[in-house]
Amino acid sequence: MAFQPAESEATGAQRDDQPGVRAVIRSLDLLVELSKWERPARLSELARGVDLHPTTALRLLESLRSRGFVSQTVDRSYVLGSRTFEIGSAFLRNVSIWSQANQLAEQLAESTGETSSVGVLDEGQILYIAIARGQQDMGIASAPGTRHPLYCTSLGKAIMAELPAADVNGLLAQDPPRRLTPNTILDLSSMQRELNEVRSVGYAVDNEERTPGVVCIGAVIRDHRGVQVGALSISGPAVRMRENGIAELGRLVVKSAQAFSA
Amino acid sequence: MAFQPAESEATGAQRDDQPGVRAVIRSLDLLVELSKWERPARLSELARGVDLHPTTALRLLESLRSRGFVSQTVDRSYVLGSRTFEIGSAFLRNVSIWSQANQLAEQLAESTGETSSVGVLDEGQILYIAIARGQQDMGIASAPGTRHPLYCTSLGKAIMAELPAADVNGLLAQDPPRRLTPNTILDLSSMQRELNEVRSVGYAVDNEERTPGVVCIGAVIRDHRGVQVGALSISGPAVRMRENGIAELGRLVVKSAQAFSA
DNA sequence: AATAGCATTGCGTATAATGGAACGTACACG
DNA sequence: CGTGTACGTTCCATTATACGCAATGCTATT
Repeated sequence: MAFQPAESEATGAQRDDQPGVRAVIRSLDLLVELSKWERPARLSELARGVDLHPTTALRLLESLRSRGFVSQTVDRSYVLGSRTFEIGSAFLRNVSIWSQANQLAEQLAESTGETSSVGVLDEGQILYIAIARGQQDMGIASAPGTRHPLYCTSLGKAIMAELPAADVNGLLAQDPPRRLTPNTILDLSSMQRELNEVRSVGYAVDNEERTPGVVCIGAVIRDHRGVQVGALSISGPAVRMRENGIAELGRLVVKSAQAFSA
Repeated sequence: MAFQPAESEATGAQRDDQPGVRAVIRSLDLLVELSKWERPARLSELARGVDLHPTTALRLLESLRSRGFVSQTVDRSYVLGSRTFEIGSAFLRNVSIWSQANQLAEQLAESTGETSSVGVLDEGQILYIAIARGQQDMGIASAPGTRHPLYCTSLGKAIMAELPAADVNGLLAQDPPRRLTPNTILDLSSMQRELNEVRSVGYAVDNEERTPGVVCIGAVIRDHRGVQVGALSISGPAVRMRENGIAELGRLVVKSAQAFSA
């Protein structure tokens, strides 16, 4: 059995013209893979997940472990290490609205009884940085640190309404809309019309466009200079939100958002 | 043995035979280094910080950037990328008490008016996972994601009081006490006496042992089975804390901590 | 007892990460 | 206005180094 040319994955050329150092990228992929697991993951599971030889995965994970980015349970399964939290928290400190984001969400959650979220525009998506559960929690709120597309969230639409049409097109092209519910807005002209509506009323509505039965209302928040720095929303069951009056709630959200600027 | 006992230290040839893949470890060091910067860091600054050739640092940072762990400002300075927050948040989800930690801290902050913190034992230190500022904020509260030693925090002492003496010794040896204030507890026997006191009253007091003028009161929190899962504390200026009565406040902290178990 | 799957170690090889040198640029200073 | 410095970046030769195979010991499963 002489050495054969590399297996090449049956499909032939794998695009390894990616920028950077292979070992580093692989280790980061392992970290991302691990972050998706709800339970501790075994070496072989992770290795399979990112398509690496167990030996390679082992050494990369050892490297991650030596710096606290992963740690091992007694049965040698892997979990995220606390260093990830430490550094993730450092990221938050760079986000201008971080220190007030939680307070803001909590106030709105209290005054409306619905779950309230604060998010920022990040790499063409909404990144949630604060969530406050309302009295009547549905348990379907996104957690901080998760992302959602712009086109199907009230936060995303509120932010896009602030931007020039060209930028909006660019953002949507970057993350092309997919039909998530019957109400999802898919085409560009519909979105532009929707954004006109947002601009005229001052808040954005996600009318069951991402999750059936869930309605969200969002508005942008600005710093003291009036520069947009993120967005604020409430989320609740469609029926209850409509009972309480979308316009009514919208005014509440806008009021909270405006109070923030001070 | 015929050979000299002096092993490997004579020439110091082994500088960093650390386990793992060098490029990965270097990139993680870069990430940690970057997380320490309050402002965007330049390539050369980071390279110097971790003692790397700029060329090498550049490629490692490119790798980190390709996966969203760092990003660049318009002037090409580096900042942490949002992926770090995403993964750091995933870590929190594995912490059993995370979902209730914020609520818990807020309730205690509201009922006492002082800043309240929740932390867990992690790698021989206290890792703060939730902070709620009280009415009368001093602005010196640690942020979530930061660490502090066990021996000089009320959280640490409350947790150590739960552990066998041998474990305590091990933990303290792992992170040997340093004099941070005149009150810092340095020697083991004093600490054991202190922990006895903690056990008898049910809460721990940091009596200006970490920061002059700051007093903290902490107690462990348990899950429904009675297993220790973290600790809860309040922090405030020494004078005010003493005015309000340490014992009084201690009872409040313990009450909140116990209410948590339900 | 036998098998299967797993984590881990050692090792030779070829890859791939490394750092020197050089280039372009921006800015500071004389 | 020219000179000098510090920086980011590209290119390239070199060899250090990360890789994957094969073999080992382990645990769980049949």
